[in-house]
Amino acid sequence: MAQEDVFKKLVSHCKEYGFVFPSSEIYDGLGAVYDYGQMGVELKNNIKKYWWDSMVLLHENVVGIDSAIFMHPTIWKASGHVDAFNDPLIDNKDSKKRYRADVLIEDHLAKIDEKIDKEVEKARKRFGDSFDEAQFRSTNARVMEYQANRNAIHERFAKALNDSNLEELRNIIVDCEIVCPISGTRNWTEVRQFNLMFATEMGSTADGAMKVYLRPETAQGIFVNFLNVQKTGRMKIPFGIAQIGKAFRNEIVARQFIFRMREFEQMEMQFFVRPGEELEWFDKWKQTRIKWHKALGFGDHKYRFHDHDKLAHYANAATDIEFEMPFGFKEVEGIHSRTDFDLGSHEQHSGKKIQYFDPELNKSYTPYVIETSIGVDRMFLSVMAASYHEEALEGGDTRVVLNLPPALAPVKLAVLPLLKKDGLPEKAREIIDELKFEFKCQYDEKDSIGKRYRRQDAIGTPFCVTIDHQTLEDGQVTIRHRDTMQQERVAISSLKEIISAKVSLKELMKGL
RNA sequence: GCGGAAAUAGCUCAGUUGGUAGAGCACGACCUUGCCAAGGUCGGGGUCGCGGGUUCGAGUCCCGUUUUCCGCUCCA
Repeated sequence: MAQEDVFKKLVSHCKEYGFVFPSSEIYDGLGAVYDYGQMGVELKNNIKKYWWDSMVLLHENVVGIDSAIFMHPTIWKASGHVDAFNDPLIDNKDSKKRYRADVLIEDHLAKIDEKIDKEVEKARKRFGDSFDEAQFRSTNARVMEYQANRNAIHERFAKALNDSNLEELRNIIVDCEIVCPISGTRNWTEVRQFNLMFATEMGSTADGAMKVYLRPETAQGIFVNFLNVQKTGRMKIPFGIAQIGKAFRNEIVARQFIFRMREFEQMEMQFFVRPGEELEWFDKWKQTRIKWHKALGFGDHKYRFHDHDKLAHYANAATDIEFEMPFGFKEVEGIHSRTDFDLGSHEQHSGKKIQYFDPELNKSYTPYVIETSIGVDRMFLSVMAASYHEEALEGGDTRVVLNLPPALAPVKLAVLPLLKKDGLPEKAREIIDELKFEFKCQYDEKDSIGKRYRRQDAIGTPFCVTIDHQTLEDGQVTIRHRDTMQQERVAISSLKEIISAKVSLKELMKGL
């Protein structure tokens, strides 16, 4: 089956069995927003718990917080989002391609630099060892003309960016005769600003209102609480702060189901270390995180690292953990060495000293940060994609089964009376009443037993037990395993132990 | 945001040159049923994505719009 078909089926399956619904569906939906259904929320909560416990339970130097979605607007200035998330975009009307206006101009400047370098190289060959590059650059007529031109453009460009003057950006593109690399024409639209942050107003009266943003990432909530947590928790470097929460980005194009949504959830852990030790910790967390993914048992070949060549403004090392989705390897988690950019920038913008006194070194410094940041929704999608199977059975039948890691399965146990009479339903209820404090259980008496098994397979329930007449006599039930479809006869009194052993998070985490 | 395609019951779809909206599965009730999806009977459910227009009459033709999919574009 083609990969796209698998993806389509997965999306249908998510809707049909109550994992993910399009938002506001009865009003025709809302673009790139989705709701999690009765099964989806359980799976998602289990994923979050797996992450949270691996961070906060397994590491005594990692603690959690839950910061507000609204934050002081200056935070986004300090983080660089106000600048970086406001891309000026321009379209070429002939090729229908869209470009970042500032990137077009930067490329043009780079081309001028290349021309100058060429002239310099030519001269270097001509003059040999006696060549004085600095002198050549300041005297050669052609080079000087290029350089003057470049400086003029650069000055206009810097000013236009600083003033957010979109018209001037377009003028520069026109004046420099920049052409579209595809169509080769200069038929440009206006430059338009796309703000990727959602804004709203805080304060109920219009004139007293302050413009605030819905956070585009959860990380800043950790940075601005660095001192609070470090001091009240008496944390010693190295230590980490973990957080799970919603973030919002006004994506220009949001597609591919829950892979790229406008409202999404992140699980982030910022780990604070001594300057100079960050790359060591970066490697350590890379290994820790990939292990966490691989522990799910979907197969190691489905994961790979993708190191960034081009680093963001705050990073000195960055890698993605990519997962093989039905539409190719895609980023699920990012691990970044963010240096002291964030804490330093907040110190600067807030005017508060944000440093750590290291008793061993007997000095203060701004800690460096290693960030691990994972998209809950992407993780959810990867788990669904890896678990979804259409299995051919003996006899020509097929079954759709979600081979979810038992610890993540929304429902752990289905209790099924073989017949809905003779006291079998009552016995089933009795078992559920006993076990419902331990696991999410489901009762089903409708349709044939085979059909009920398939329904549980479709939502990934690892265990089904059936109650028959003999159960009433000997206190034993048939337990059926999802993956192998094998059945065995066990005592009701042993169910709790058998199932716990497989569905507890400890099973997943003990190798971490 | 651009180009192309699609939208009919919870799901998959049919619906003829325009003439009162259908099937299978699913769902509910009752019966039947001793372990891997298909038994019987009865029943509930759709103003055909939405808004206009043409027409005596529109699921069907035309225009607009929304959403989804595919490609482009963008992406910390």
